[in-house]
Amino acid sequence: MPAFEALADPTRRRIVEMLARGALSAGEITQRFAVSRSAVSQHLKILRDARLVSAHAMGQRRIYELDTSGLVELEEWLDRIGPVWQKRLEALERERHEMLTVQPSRWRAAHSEDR
Amino acid sequence: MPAFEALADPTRRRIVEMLARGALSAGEITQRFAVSRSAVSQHLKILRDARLVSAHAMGQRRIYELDTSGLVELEEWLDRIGPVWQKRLEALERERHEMLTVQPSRWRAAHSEDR
DNA sequence: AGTGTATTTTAGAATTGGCTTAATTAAGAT
DNA sequence: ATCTTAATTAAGCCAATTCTAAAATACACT
Repeated sequence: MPAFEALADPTRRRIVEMLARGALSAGEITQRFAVSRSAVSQHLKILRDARLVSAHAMGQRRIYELDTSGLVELEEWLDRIGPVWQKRLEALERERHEMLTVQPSRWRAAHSEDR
Repeated sequence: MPAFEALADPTRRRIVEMLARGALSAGEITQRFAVSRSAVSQHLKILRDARLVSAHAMGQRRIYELDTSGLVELEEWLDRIGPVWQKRLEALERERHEMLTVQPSRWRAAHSEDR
């Protein structure tokens, strides 16, 4: 599951966000960051391996664009977890049921912030 | 964006997948892994901080369940990138247009696998 | 109070991750 | 051919992660 590993880094997330607005060359990407070319290049390699971006040569520069395969992998994982809105409803309903059946004092004790 | 960092680890992803099927105590989660209790406990803390799971005490054990807040954050990020299926269409259409306008030999040269 | 069980926290070692500089590859331009 | 520009790869450094073992905390029971 390389997409999650790739997107764990904030710089790489920003690169993906940038490319979502349109293709850019490696140099153009670098300009928008405070880090060196090689750092960006290394990030791009990780994103390429995760199929989140793809590159093709145009003369001496490499044009990067979004590759949706990695994003699809992400969406599929989320789908496997299940519909989020449904789980939110379930949680609320569970809580409502507890509030109605358990004594308020006990309920607050069981749900007081953990740690 | 702590949800991405949290899900970068495969063990933590598996924990979230497990909890998507139903709540479990910390001990039950540990049993399903090869690592020590404390390792799992540390993972759970990271997942808690990312609001991907929540815990409440039940007697001497802590019951963990999915917390959708973290997942919502993830979905929102994906939405900001834009509809994936639409981008897939765009990419295909771009390619089709190039295939029709550029000479085949040049097209293959520009799109041959990089590196 | 003291004991057992469940879990977390702390401390330390081994691994991984991200950055920089320097060297390398590739494609024009002169 | 040589030089410049664009980008990647290699090597080394420091910071962050992840694990284990040990100590600490929390609850239940007698």
